[in-house]
Amino acid sequence: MRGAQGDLLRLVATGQAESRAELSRLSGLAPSSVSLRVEELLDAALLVEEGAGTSRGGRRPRRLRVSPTAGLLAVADLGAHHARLALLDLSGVPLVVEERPCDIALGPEATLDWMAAAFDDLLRSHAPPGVPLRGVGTSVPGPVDPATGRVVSPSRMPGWNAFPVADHLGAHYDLPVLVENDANLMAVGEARAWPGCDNLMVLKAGSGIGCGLIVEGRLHRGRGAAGDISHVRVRADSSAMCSCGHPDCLEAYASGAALMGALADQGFAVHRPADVAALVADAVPEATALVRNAGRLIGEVLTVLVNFINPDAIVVGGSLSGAEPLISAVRAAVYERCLPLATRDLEIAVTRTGPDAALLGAGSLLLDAVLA
Amino acid sequence: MRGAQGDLLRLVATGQAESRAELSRLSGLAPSSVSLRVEELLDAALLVEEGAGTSRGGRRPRRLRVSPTAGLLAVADLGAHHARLALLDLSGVPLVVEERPCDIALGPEATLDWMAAAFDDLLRSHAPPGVPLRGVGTSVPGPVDPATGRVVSPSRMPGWNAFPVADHLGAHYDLPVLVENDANLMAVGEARAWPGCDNLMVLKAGSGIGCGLIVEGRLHRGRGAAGDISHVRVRADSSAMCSCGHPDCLEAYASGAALMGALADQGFAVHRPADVAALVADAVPEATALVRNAGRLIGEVLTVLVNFINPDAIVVGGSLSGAEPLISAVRAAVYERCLPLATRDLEIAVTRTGPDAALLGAGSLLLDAVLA
DNA sequence: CCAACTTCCTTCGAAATCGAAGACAAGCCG
DNA sequence: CGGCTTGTCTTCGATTTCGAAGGAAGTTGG
Repeated sequence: MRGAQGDLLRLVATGQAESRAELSRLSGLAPSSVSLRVEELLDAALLVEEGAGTSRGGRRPRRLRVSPTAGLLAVADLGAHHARLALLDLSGVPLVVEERPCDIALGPEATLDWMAAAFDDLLRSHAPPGVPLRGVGTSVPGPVDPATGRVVSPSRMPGWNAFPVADHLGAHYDLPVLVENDANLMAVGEARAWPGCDNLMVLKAGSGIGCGLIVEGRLHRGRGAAGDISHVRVRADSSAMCSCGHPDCLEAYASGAALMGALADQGFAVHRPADVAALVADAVPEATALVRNAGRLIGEVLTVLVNFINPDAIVVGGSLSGAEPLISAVRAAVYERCLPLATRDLEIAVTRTGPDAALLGAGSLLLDAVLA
Repeated sequence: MRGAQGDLLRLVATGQAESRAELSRLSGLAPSSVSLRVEELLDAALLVEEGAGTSRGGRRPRRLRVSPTAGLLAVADLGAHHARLALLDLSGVPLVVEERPCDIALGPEATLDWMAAAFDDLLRSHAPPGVPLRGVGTSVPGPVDPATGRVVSPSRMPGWNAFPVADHLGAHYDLPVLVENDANLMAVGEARAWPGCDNLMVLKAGSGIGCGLIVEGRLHRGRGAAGDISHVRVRADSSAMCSCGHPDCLEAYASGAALMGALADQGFAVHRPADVAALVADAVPEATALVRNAGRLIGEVLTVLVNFINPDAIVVGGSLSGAEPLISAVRAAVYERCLPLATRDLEIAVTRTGPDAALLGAGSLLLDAVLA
């Protein structure tokens, strides 16, 4: 997909533009040039014209959409014990989403080969005939070196250190391959649901604590560990040692794993972070108190970051995001301690995208790679 | 200066390109197009050819420079009690730099009118005849709303709240006018001296504590207060109330003002932050201990930000940057507590640009506005 | 000293892009 | 219903940009 056309296709695929006129405004190209390119894209069956849009006072625009036959993306959101898998069309709309159990502790080769087989399975059963696969992507629950596509010293992925995930997955396909941290992909996916918010912090509160950072509309990767807040030292009464070797890391108090541990000690049967959220929904006082405290600790850490980054919104996702006291406690801490200028128009809210955020994010980044 | 030509002129002015070939590589334009545009810029006397560069194995490039007659920028770095003023040529090289006493407590009108008079004075005495003034810019020691050019709730600028600095200064000139926070401008100025470092945190340790953040090579403004670390709560033995109404802000322990206060209490005659650095240079134990503690506190705050942003370098400037123990203590704290992935290639160093960083930064941003 | 190679820059026809003008298709309104 | 306004899309000549080829001015190495 060569440059100029790629830009136009991307604008349509991401939903930013629906008509030739909008394409002209957003791409900076002259209306005549846009018409030419669109004509070519229609001929190539990558775009289709689909009825007319709503008038804004004049002639109605002829609505453009990415053709459903233009191609598919296979994406996965890889967790410790299960993976969400999906096929997306080029505009990022899921054809099918499935959750399947898996175990990343079996190591990278086994897991990635399993994933490739699962993709093949989905393609066989759900892909319309003749529609080509155009890209493959997955999240991993650990840092990824943006330069090499390798996992780097992941704490929750035994056996994966320095494994070239992108290369191994790419060996199955002659296609663009994307490998990115789970919280980062979640942030990218969420970002599309927050138009006008160019600076976004997306917290993933699951069994670990992660954060993805969107700056000026683009994912900030840093050296691969950007967005890490797990190992910030927090103000705590007791003293807990973290696996990283430092005392009183946020993760040791506020992660889903830590909360599960504390609840298990009190005799509750919790096996997944969602169980914690369920206890909170049932108004179990012990769970609510723990979650609220976790929210406070997270909020105090975010305080520093909000003052420094001045995001437009903080979005909370992950399996604990359903626990209302978590969000409330984060809000309370941030609004109390941050500079008024930083919180004046700051929104702190729960995910708009839901559990598929990372899948949609993978689609979004893959689209860029496919149209490069 | 219309678009395509502006881009080329900017590349030469910023020192990124010195020959037509480099311009072609960096701008993405075809060599033939570059030759055409450069010819026009030479005709317009905005560029000049100046001898030949060094060969890289083939024909020597014909070195291009921005003409000294292309224009001037008048810039200021406004402090509480004195301002640094400079005239720069379009490539950001100072013709003259002066420091003059002033007092921002006299209010915005008086200060800005004084500044305009000082610019006129410099232009009369140092500007070559016939060279036009093309832009005016100043730093202010407080947050600036990027949208409106107004100062927003500045703590060290009594009487300036919500004052439209850019508009008032612009009334004297029919030119691009730039108003930006001092630490931010310092960061922009410093960034040019760190090629290859696209993500930079620049700490200004003066009578206050500020920080400027460069992400992907561009200044991150947020809502105007981005880069603020003054009001982060720190782990302290005693309990100090900050002017912001919260206890134990970093500013209350680690700012130049706080250090001056503590030293004055111990009978030392200190009137400016530089006096603190001088005491440290003289190895006065009380001063060294205080500064080292300040560095530790600052470093602990930076820890959170380094994990989150993964910058390529942390640069320390401001009048306390000459105090070696400050940097050492920052280094110690950051390297001890941060993730290995985040610190592996992280450089923590003192300013390469020196006291003129903010002036050069103003020149850099102004150039963008002039060539827009 | 003389090929052989590199790199820098320009020339010139081909191709892409632009921009102004107009055709087209609505909504608005008396 | 028939002008009027507004916004969308296309046509076509003018302009800009490209790209391949070649000349200019070096270095390198026998």
